[in-house]
Amino acid sequence: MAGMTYTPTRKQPAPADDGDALRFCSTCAFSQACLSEGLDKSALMDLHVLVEHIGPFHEGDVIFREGDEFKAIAAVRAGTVKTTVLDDNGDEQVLGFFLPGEVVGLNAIHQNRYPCNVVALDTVMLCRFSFPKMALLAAKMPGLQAHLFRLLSQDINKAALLAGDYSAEQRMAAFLISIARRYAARGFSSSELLLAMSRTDMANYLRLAPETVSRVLRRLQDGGLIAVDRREFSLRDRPALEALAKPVLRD
Amino acid sequence: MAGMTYTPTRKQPAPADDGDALRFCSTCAFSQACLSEGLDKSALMDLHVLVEHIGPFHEGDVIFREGDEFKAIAAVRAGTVKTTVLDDNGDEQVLGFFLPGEVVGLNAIHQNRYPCNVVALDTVMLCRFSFPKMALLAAKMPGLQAHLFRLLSQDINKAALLAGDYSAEQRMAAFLISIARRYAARGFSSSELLLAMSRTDMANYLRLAPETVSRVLRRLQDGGLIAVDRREFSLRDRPALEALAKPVLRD
DNA sequence: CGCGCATTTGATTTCACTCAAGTGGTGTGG
DNA sequence: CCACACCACTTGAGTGAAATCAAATGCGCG
Repeated sequence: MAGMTYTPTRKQPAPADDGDALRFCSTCAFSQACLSEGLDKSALMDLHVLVEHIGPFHEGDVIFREGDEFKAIAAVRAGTVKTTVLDDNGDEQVLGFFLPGEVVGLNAIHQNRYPCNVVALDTVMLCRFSFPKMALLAAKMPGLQAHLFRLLSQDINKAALLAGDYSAEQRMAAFLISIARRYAARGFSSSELLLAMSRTDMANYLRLAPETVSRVLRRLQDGGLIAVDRREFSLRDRPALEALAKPVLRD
Repeated sequence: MAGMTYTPTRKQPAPADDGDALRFCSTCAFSQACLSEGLDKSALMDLHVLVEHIGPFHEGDVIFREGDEFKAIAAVRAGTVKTTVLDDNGDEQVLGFFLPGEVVGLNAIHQNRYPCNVVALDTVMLCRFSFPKMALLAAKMPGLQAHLFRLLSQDINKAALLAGDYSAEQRMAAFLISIARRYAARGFSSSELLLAMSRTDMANYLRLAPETVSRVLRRLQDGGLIAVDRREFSLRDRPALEALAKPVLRD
């Protein structure tokens, strides 16, 4: 999982030893995202005062719990989390996965409660942002406000993705391509993936039976589109995968 | 479709005859929503300057087109719209329906383009809000900003609804209950529904074949849960429908 | 009245699920 | 170091819900 640690290529400022938020925030995905949108340094200072670095969480740890009062959103710094709900039978339904650099908790704004659990899939480090403070700050920082709007809007579209009625192959291809792209956007390898989630979690997310996931992966492997070894995936025939995924991802 | 015209129970101010935005905005759902969140009168004035009342549109009219530059969101004042995309085969996929009082276009923020078409299902009147101006205003009006955040967050959760793998009956029940609740929230009848969309549109939205929609409606009718006459639906056994829909709607 | 279209009904097929039985890797304890 | 157990995963056989294919019905409108 070493490959998933967030390691920006850009030079980091010399770390201070007083453990203040600023020390880590240069490596914090969310702050970076804001930076890259042209926020000035002093504005970033304001943002940093409401950042809290939390973790490490370990596999199975519940970071936010469904029904809890909404207080904060969080950016994943390292590791992977899943969002889940429990259905009537007590079975877990996986709603999504969040990779380093991605922001979780935005869907809690509406009801002022978290509508789902956020669970660590491996060792996870987070940046926690108090949302009330953030909203206050957003009113003063157009760039931050715009960024939040964009993140929210993006999640609407992301949520609509897995809604279509696609074949198991298409869903799986879309899942792999989506993760590859999201890794690529953060500077990780986009052809060799080390996935943190189990087959069961994948199946659950893709609304397939675990057996079907297994069979689909076999078909894709036999067709030379991917190579799989446990949780290591190689995307061998990217064009073919993209073609399969295209109806799902729409781009 | 008379039943779908937006008719607030609260007394309307005497209409002016100069046709300015204010005249209608007291009946405009979006402004009302803001009002109900405690925005003061002067703030509402600011909001009104960026409102534009557009329409009427007629069945099949495309209000926003996929790929067009994002300039504005819109609140439905009267009538019903659907959001759609075209798949690779040129077939239409229905993403959602928007009833009077609901806001469409928020998912365009992310890419600064509309990710889907917005199409009138019947005679439609809209309030158009310039989004850049609105964002500017939101910075000055915490209540408006909060409202926008909430609307966006709500759409994330709404989009996640139709994602699960539910039976045709469950999906249909959830669809009907959802619409009934949304009508109820606007003060319309929630047991007698006059739906603006065709069976094909419903099927398309629910990811079912039109034939399946037909069969499901028959089963629900034979079971006494609903009565259907063309596009008029009576919800006869609300508890049973709620029970069917519960796993989908989760509440 | 008769055409065109949306909807319904019927017969068959298919894809993914379920049930059931392996396989393989990991970790533990002897 | 090996044997065993546990777990995640894979593979196989049969089932089922919804899709597809095909045809009939019924409503709206000229």
